Amino acid sequence: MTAASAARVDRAELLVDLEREVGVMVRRLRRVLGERARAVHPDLQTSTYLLLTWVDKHGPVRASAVAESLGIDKGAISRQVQHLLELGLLDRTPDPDDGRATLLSANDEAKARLVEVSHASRLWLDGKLGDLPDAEVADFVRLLGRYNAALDA
Amino acid sequence: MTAASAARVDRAELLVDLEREVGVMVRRLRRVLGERARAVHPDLQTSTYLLLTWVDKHGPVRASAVAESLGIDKGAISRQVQHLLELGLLDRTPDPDDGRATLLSANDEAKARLVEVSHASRLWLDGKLGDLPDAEVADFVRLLGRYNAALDA
DNA sequence: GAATATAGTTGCCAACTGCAACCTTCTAGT
DNA sequence: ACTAGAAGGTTGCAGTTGGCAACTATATTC
Repeated sequence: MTAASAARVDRAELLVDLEREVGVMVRRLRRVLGERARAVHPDLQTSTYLLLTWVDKHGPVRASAVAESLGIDKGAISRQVQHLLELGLLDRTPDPDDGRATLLSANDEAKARLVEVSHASRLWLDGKLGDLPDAEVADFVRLLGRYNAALDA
Repeated sequence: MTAASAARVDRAELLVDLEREVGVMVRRLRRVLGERARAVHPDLQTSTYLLLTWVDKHGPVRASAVAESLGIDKGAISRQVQHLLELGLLDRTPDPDDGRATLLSANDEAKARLVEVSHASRLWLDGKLGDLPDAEVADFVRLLGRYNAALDA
């Protein structure tokens, strides 16, 4: 086996390991994200919470843009938006540029609760990752973004 | 604001970013992992595929150990094991040390298909992450494992 | 040997999302 | 201006998934 082919094998194994770790992550996250969601609001579902954090970060956005970014069906977004409206955590205004569309944004109540919960979750996660330097966490976030971009297409 | 408190703020923001990227990952992965699952077997569901990859890696394991490792209910594991047995992708033998337990392992058919699919998915993902050096991918896998360990407790 | 704990199965139910049909509004081509 | 088709969003339907609890069978503990 040449050095080049050995390197290819190693990279293939790396990618298999990557997928398996990611699979574990998906399943363990269900529980953790559910706890976060309930901390923001007792009746807030996990997926709806993820939608809210996305909208909070990306300012006023169309529902269809969110659906495309997150890679899920627009019907699912529509229901979750209704859920957030019922809970009073979302602002929805008509898009001035397009009569069909509406713009979604997290309202003040939602922003306040998210800040509160992020503080608590930071304490929790920091307790688990406390020995991981900031630089490594930053690397992790960067690589996650890179991986997410790869998943997008 | 002191330098120390500024560093804390930065780390808090890092962890918020981390959670949001992870949330995006969860949603995008649903589709990608589903495609992988169907590549292994047309009737293989996404979650069952993740179970199979775990069992393949961790050799003969008890169902209860899998449930604990992956952080999901043992009832869910039970159904997915039945599904894998019906598809002929799993070996199940009584645990010689415990009459209540059974040991699960991926059979030869499953291993062969997983290798085949991992080769194809390696080509796909490599096309997306091709410019990411092996060292960075290895770092990513390591940090994922670290994060998963944090989620475990 | 009785009480308790653990491995696994099953029924029930809530959450999530893909698909498709539908309505409304916008855009393009004529 | 008119029409055809595209795009934003809502809703009904169905399939997947996992939590919870009750149950059987086997192990362990006292």
